[in-house]
Amino acid sequence: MPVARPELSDSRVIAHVDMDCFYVQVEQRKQPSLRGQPTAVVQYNSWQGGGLIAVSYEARKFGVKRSMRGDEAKQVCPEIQLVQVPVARGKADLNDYRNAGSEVVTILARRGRCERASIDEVYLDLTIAAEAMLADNPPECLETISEEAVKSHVLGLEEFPAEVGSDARERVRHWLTRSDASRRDKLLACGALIVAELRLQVLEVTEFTCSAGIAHNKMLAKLASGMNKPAQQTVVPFSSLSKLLGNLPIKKMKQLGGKLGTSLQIDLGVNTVGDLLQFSEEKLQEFYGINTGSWLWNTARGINGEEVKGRLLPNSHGSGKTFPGPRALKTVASVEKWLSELCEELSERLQSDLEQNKRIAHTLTLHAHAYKPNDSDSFKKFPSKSCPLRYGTSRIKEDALSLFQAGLREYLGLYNVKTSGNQNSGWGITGLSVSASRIVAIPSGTRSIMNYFPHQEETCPQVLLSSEKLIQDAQLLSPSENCLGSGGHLTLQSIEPWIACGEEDKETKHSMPLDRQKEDTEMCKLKLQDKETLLCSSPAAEVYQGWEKVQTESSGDYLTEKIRDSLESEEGKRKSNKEKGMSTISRYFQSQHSGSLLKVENASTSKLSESSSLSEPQSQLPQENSLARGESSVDARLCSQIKLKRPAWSYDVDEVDQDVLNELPKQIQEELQAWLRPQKRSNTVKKDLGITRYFLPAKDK
DNA sequence: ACGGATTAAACA
DNA sequence: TTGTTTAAT
Repeated sequence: MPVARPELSDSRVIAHVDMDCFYVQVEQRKQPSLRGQPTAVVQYNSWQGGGLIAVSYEARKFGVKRSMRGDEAKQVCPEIQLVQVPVARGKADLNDYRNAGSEVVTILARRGRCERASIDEVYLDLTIAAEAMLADNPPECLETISEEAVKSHVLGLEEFPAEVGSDARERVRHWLTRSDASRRDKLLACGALIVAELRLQVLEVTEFTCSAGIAHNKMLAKLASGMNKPAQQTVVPFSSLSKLLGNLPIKKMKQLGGKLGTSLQIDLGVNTVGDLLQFSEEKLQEFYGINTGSWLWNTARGINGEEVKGRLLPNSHGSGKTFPGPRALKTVASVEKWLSELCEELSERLQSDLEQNKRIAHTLTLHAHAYKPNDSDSFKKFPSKSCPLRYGTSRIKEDALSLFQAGLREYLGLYNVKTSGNQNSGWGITGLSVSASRIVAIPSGTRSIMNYFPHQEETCPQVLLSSEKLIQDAQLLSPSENCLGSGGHLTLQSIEPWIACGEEDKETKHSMPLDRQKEDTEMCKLKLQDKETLLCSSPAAEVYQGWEKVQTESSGDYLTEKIRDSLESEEGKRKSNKEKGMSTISRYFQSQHSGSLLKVENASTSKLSESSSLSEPQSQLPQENSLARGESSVDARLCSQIKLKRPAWSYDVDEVDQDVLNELPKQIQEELQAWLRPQKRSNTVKKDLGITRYFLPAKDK
C-alpha cells in the first residue's frame, strides 16, 4: 500500500473519528424512546429475524454481536429493541445513514483537511490548526481545559510519575498542559483539544456521539479511535509506540485483518506487530513485494505516511442485493426486474449527486454472483462488466441489462447458444449490483473558467451539422445490440452529457418576479444536453457521431422535473427554437454567469482553517470560489491561443501551449483538467471525431 | 452458497 | 483500461 512520505519524525496531527454504533444512533434520533435501551438495527426481518448490522452498547453488554440473527439476539437479550433498516424498492435503503453521515462530516471538516473514509468514519489532518494553536494560544497558557479534553485517554500516561492523589483527569490535564513536553507531544495535546471541541459540536448539532484517536499518522489514529468507545478519545504519543505495538496482535492493524495478516502469522510466525521488527525490509519485500514489504516494515515501527485526502464525497455509488439460496434468480426476466429496481436507486442517487454536488459519473459497472450446478468449471466467477455511463434511468437500465447479458453469455460459455431464453438452464443469480464510478466534478467555478475564454459568443454550427438521422441511428444502437452483440468488447463510447447550470437568459430573468428569480437561481437550472454518442461496432469500427439536443425552457421550472424530463424523454430531442444549431457546449459557455447554488457548507469562520484551506483545495465539495481576479498576461496569451479559427467556445488543445497552461492559477488549471481529462479518447476510435477532437488533452498520448 | 450492502484501492 | 481481488464497516 501507499508508502507516501514515511518518516520516523512525522509530526503531523491526525485524527480518526468513528461514530458509535452509527445506524443505531440514527434510529434512536428518529425514535428517541429507544435511547438508552439495548437496541439493534436489523435488515430483512423475514429469515431468522434478520441480520444485525449495528448494535447499541447497552445491547453489547448482553453479548449481542453484529451479524447475529435477530432471533439469536432476542435469546441473549430479550429486552432488545430491533429496528428495521428502511426498505425501498424491495431492498435495504441506506440513504438515511448516508445523509446523517454527511451532517457529521460537515462539522468535522471545519478545522482541517477531512477525508470521509466510510459512511461513519473520517480522518482529519489537524496539523496546521494544531501548529497555529501552539503558536498563538498553547494549552500550557490556558487556565481551563475543556471537560471533554481532560477525559481523553493518553496512552503511556501511567508511565509518567505523577503527583500522588491525582485522579485520571488531573493527570491528563497535567499532560495536556506540560510546558516541558516535546514539540510533538504538545502538538498532539492541541489536537486533542481540537478534537474534543469538534466532538462536542457534533453532539450538539447532530445528537450523535463519536469516538476518536489522535496520533501522528492515520494508522495510529485509527487504531486509537477503537480503543475507548463509546464517546471517548484516545491520544497516542510517540513515546507510547513501542509498548503499544510490541504485543499488539497483528490482525488488529488495519489492512492486516484478512489474508495478509493470516499469511504473516502462518508463513512467518508473526503474531504481534512487534514480531515484525525482526524482519529486514528486503526480506518482507521478498515475501510480499516491494510496496507491501516496505509498508509492513514501516508499520512495525508505527510509521505510516499516508496522507489524509481532502475528500468529503464518495468516489462511487452502488446499489446491490443478494438472493441467497432458494431465492436465486433463475430467469432473465427476474434479473431484469431486479436490475430495474437497483438501477432506479442508482439513478436517483446519481441525480442527487449531480444536483447537490455537480458531479458526473462516467462508468457503469455490473457485478453479479452466480452458480451453475453440475458443470465442471462450476466455480467460475461471473465476470463484472462496465461501460460508459449514460444518464437517465431508462438508459441505465438498458445498459445494465446489456452488461448482464454479456456477462451471462461469457459465464455460461460460448456453446450455450441463443435464447435459452427465459427458461432456467441450470444457472442461478445469487447477487446483483450496479455501480457508478469515475465521478468527476463539473467545473463548478464555471465563471472562473469563463474568464479565460473569449466572451464573444457565436454559434458553432459547422461542427454540429446536426446529423439527426445519425443520432437516431445511434440511439437505436444501444450498447446491447451493438457492442455486446458480436461477442466482442464493449465499444460504445458515450461522451458525457453536458450539463450547464446557471442563468441562461438575463432578459427573461430580470423581468421575472423577485421570488421567482430567487427560486430560479437557487435551484440551479441545469441544462442538460444529453450526450454525444459515438458508436463503433466491433469489426468495422465505424464511427457514428450524433448530437441530440435537449433543451429546457428557460422559464426555469422545477429543476428536478426538467432534468428528469430531458433525461427520460426520447422526444425532447427536437425542440429547437432560436437555439437551434447551437451546441450545448456553446450554450453552456454562454450561461456562465451562473448563480451557482452551491451551498458552501463549512464556511469556516476560524482563521486557522482559513489558512489551511488556502493552501490546498480541500475537497471537491463545491466551493463557490471567487478567486484569481488577478488579470494576468497569461490570460491574454491563452486567449490568443484559443483563437477563433474555431467557434468562440471551442479550442484545440493541441494548440495550447502547456507552459501557458501551467502559468494559470492552480485552480483554473484544475478546472481545465477536469474538463479535459474525461475527454480522453479511447484508442479504439481513431477517426476524426469532430468536436471531441477539440477536447483532447495536449500531451497525453 | 445466509455476514448484507457498500465503498475503496491495488493489482494484473 | 477493464476486470479481479482484498479489505473494512
